[in-house]
Amino acid sequence: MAERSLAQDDDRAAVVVFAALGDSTRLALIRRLGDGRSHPIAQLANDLPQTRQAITRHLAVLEQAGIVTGEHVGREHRYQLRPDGLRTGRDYLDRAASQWDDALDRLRHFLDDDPTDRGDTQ
Amino acid sequence: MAERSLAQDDDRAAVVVFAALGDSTRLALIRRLGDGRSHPIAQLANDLPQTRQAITRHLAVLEQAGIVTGEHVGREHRYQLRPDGLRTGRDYLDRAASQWDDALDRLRHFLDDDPTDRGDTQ
DNA sequence: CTGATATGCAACCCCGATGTTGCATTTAGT
DNA sequence: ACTAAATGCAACATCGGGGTTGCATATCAG
Repeated sequence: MAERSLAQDDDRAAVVVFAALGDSTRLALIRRLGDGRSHPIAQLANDLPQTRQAITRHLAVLEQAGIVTGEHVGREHRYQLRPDGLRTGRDYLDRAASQWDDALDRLRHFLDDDPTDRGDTQ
Repeated sequence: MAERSLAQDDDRAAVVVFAALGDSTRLALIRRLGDGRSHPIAQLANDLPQTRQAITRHLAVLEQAGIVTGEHVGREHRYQLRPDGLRTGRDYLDRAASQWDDALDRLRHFLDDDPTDRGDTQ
């Protein structure tokens, strides 16, 4: 109901999240962290082909996007998924989808007398 | 119910979609196409700072990701949003979110006697 | 046919993302 | 104190994304 359509402001945060998700290594990390527990970097790096330092950067990207949080405990740096870390992305997609579903409905409604083969306009 | 947890296969398609969404210009295009109608390239390029050729490539990326479809009509190439183009991304995020919500619940359930300050394990 | 419009294609930049190696540093264990 | 483990930091290489320019090609309007 209070669902205003997408504006340029919404893009800023969404871009960061989607960019963070747009990498197979990072998706693998997310999947690896899907158990809800926290894991040290070295452990996460063991399952993946890249170096530990590479994984460190990927985790930094994910943290920057708000998808993951890291905390230093002892000599190790443990990372963990943030419960609502994907909220931003989900909301964006939901709103985008409903926005143009509405638009399509409006169009269909507007020219629902002679259904020619094309749905284009402008 | 029949919601199996995320596997490596799921990542393949998702990466393409998220990578496509991880760019402000492309999000702007998506927003611009949010009216549900089809627009020629030149028209889309008018609203944006980049060159027409740049926009052409962005549209190709979006099309590759299944978010947009293009059709040649006369001398112009019109692009349009695909109604279920964001389905892949939404499903992925939904499943990922619910997956580790469950995991967190299971953890909370497992050690719900002595709530020490940390929720970490392993 | 002629000129303007709308694209496609290809060659080039440029810079940041991704990945590596090497070394310094902090912390745990004995 | 000494050694091994877990990281952090910095320098470097490379590759692809994003952008541009220039030119060829269709297509529409007169």
